[in-house]
Amino acid sequence: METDEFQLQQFLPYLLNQAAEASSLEFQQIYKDRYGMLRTEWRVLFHLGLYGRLTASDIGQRARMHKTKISRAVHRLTERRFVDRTRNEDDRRVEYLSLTRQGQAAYDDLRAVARRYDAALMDALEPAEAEVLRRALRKLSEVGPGGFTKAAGSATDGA
Amino acid sequence: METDEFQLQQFLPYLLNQAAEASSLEFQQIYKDRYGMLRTEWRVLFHLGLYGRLTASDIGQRARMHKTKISRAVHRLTERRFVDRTRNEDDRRVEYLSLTRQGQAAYDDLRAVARRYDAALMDALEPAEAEVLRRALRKLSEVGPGGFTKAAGSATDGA
DNA sequence: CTGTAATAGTTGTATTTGTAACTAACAAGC
DNA sequence: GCTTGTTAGTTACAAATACAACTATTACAG
Repeated sequence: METDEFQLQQFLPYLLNQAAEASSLEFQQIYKDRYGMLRTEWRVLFHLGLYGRLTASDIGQRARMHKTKISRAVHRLTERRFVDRTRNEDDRRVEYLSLTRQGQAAYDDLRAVARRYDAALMDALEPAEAEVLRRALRKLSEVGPGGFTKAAGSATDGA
Repeated sequence: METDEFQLQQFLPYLLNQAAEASSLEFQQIYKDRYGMLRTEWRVLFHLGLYGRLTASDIGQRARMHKTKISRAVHRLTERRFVDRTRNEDDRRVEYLSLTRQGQAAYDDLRAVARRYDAALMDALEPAEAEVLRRALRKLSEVGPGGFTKAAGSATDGA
């Protein structure tokens, strides 16, 4: 009984990070090369492409991104004419974001790439496996502000 | 018949990143608070704790980290007396890294935390689901320099 | 022995990110 | 009308990261 065994390759946060990094690398290369986008920008673009007109806060909630990340991503996307901002005249704090024609074109292109890319990744997996994987990942994404720290005992014992 | 549906919540790289981020957050907080470590430093510490004496290149290969990241992580870990370096006198380019007593204590502590943390994450999943998840993640981690774009180039250093 | 290439690891610098403090607009309470 | 508080979004500055160029050492071809 290997009770005291610990394997890094079994540790979920590590595994997840490795898999995320490996499986994002080539896609990242594509949106970077074609449109000079960063990860945050790609995410904002996709949210606007998928859900239409949104405010920065909307995107923040949906994508779990900090507002400063979004602010900067939107700034760059606006500069490069992928995104339009319109102030809400009823509440002038709020700005609505939407894709320009150019932004829509980039989104359409990258969405197609993403679909193929996803399919290619799936080729490494059994269909059933992929299904379980997605469900599990969705569950884990929600663990977020979870209750581990409360359950963790001794803070500074020198074990 | 192209169902033109694309769901961000189905896109593996996105899902993986979300899950990785969410599931790493609290653990990150712990090694940061207790030992002032960064992610790279935690990884180096664990590699040394698990596999004993290694060179920086060894760690780079195993953890798929760039050598500059390792160099800086090792520098900080040495400064804080978690790691010892010994030059190989047969090949003076090489330095062997190993944990100090203090480093070993930190590793022991964090390994125990990691074990509990992993268990807590697993509570969100069915046992069978967890098994499939790990297998799938390991497969995806190896997709790495994969064949989606034929002109992959040398993204990381390696053999 | 040279001179050239390869390997281990480090350092410099430009980007990117994280955190906190900030401005602007609205919303109440009094 | 003025505080006080809240929300939307931006900016400033400190960290962290990526990428390229660098030093030091070994390998090896002639």
